[in-house]
Amino acid sequence: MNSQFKKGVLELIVLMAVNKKDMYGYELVNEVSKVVNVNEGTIYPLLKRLTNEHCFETYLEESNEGPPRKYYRLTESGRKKKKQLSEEWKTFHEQINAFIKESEQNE
Amino acid sequence: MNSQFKKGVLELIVLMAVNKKDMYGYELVNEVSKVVNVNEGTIYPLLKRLTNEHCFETYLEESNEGPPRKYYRLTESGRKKKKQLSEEWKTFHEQINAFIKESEQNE
DNA sequence: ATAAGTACTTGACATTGCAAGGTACTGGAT
DNA sequence: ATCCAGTACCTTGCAATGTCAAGTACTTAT
Repeated sequence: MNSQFKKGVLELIVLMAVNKKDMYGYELVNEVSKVVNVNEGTIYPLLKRLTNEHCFETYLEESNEGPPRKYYRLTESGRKKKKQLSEEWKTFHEQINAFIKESEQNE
Repeated sequence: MNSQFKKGVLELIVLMAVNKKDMYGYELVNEVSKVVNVNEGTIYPLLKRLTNEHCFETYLEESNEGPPRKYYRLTESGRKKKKQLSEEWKTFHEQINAFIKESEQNE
């Protein structure tokens, strides 16, 4: 899969996933991987960045299957960002598709 | 506009544009900018890269409005790349949209 | 004890878009 | 004649962000 497509979209995917319910990093890696293949080295820095931008609040919870889990919860600011990105994505992908369709007509 | 969305897609857009008809760099900047805002510093290196990958052949033609234009023509290899990228984009954006749709259900 | 699964973190690296600058040709305004 | 705007090309340095690889540490089963 073209790894470049992911850039920028991953942020939206992660915001969307945490919007459904609070999640911890490792869980997100698995959840997001169902859609686009990612690894930890991508997700953890992304979570850190979004937390610094106040899109997430975090809290720890013990686990009986390993070390404690750091959960991420969407803030109001995060919800705004999610909405904004989601709209940007919508217009973006529609424009791309229109261009592709147009280009494919003469084939 | 989120510049990260562009990553990887620009390559497809450019291949699509040249597929319609042979084009020169400056023309491509204007053509592609109708869809996603780009500037020369993005397009020229991209054209060079794709030419090195044998996706394009080039030829010069004089212009009476300025310096000679370097035209890009899609090769067989370029057509393959275009097709491949186009299919990747299709499955990619459909997966993303499905994920977004699913995430938006509980709102 | 050892290994495997869970969970988080970080540093070096590659890709790729952008801003800014440089070269050079043409035609019209000063 | 000179200058500027538009056309056309190219390159350098930078910023953003994904990947790979390694490291830490806890839990459970062998």
